Amino acid sequence: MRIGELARQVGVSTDTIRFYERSGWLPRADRRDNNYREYDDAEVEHLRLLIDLRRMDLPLESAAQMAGWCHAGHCADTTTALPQIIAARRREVAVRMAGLRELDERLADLESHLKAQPTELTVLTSGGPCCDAAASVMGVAEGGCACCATGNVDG
Amino acid sequence: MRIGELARQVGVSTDTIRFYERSGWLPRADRRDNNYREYDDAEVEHLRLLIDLRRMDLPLESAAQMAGWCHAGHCADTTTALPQIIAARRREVAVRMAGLRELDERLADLESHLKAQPTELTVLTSGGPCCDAAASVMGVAEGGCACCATGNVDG
DNA sequence: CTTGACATTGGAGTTACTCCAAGGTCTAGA
DNA sequence: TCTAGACCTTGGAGTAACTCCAATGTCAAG
Repeated sequence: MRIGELARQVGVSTDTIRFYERSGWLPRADRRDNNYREYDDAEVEHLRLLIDLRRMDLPLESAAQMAGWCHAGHCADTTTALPQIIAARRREVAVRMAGLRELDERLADLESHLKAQPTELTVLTSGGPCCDAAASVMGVAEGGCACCATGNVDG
Repeated sequence: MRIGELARQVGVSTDTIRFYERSGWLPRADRRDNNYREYDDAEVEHLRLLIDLRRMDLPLESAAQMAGWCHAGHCADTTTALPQIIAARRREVAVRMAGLRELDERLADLESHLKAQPTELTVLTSGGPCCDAAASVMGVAEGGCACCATGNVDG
């Protein structure tokens, strides 16, 4: 199987696979006569494991090492370490969720504040009123500003 | 106020502030005779707004432009654009939360599967059993493996 | 006079890709 | 036979948003 097919099977780009090989996270693939990379089923599984571990948000370095060991057939017993790793990962996920929840609360606050007192931004900062031209930056509706033309910083 | 004090006040590193200036996201600061940067209250507020917007996860480029406009005193009317920006941001936050929830579910699945059938990893992948030495990679407890010494890839 | 905290600069490193140019290979169709 | 198009190769640069570093300068206190 060539690199494109492998990429399709595991759901990553060929660039990513080449990057992994180049960086040493995957061993150098066998080559055909024409220098094209050639992969077999074991290598598909190796990459698939690596990608699965990445999807669990392990750092690439750790994921690659674990996948490499599994690929090499070392160690049948996962009972001691992996549960700890997973638990640690879940704790991190919980922290990040809490962070996002807090962000959403701040955004909701600001939203309702703007609804109540449209010209003040004190919830956000003590810096004062802000510019509609921001719309153009954010790719939202243009030209809705009451005090300046979009893109005109002197408005 | 010097850069260290400013950094403390708004809760970022001096490196970050210098990086912002160097990249043009903040204007070049005034200098004392000894070439130290000198900041006044308006500049504190400018940076604070920029950081607040960053904390809402706006891209640095957008945050810097908005903060710059506010700093320059343009536009008293935020009613049209900002609510849309906020709404869009909240939608993104919701998507990311959903992603994290899904990840957590996968981790929980794997966790319970490992509890039930410690030597199989089919929930994670079809690649087969995995290695305890992962513990050393992840910085978790070392030496807990039943089949190989930690750090010994031939185990 | 020394120590220590603070400041300056330019430049490199980080993570995990992603994109690009310039070229080689192979298959199918006119 | 020629050509179009899909695929592959390489090395290198670019991305976001910092973070760290070395080498050096400044300044107040003891």
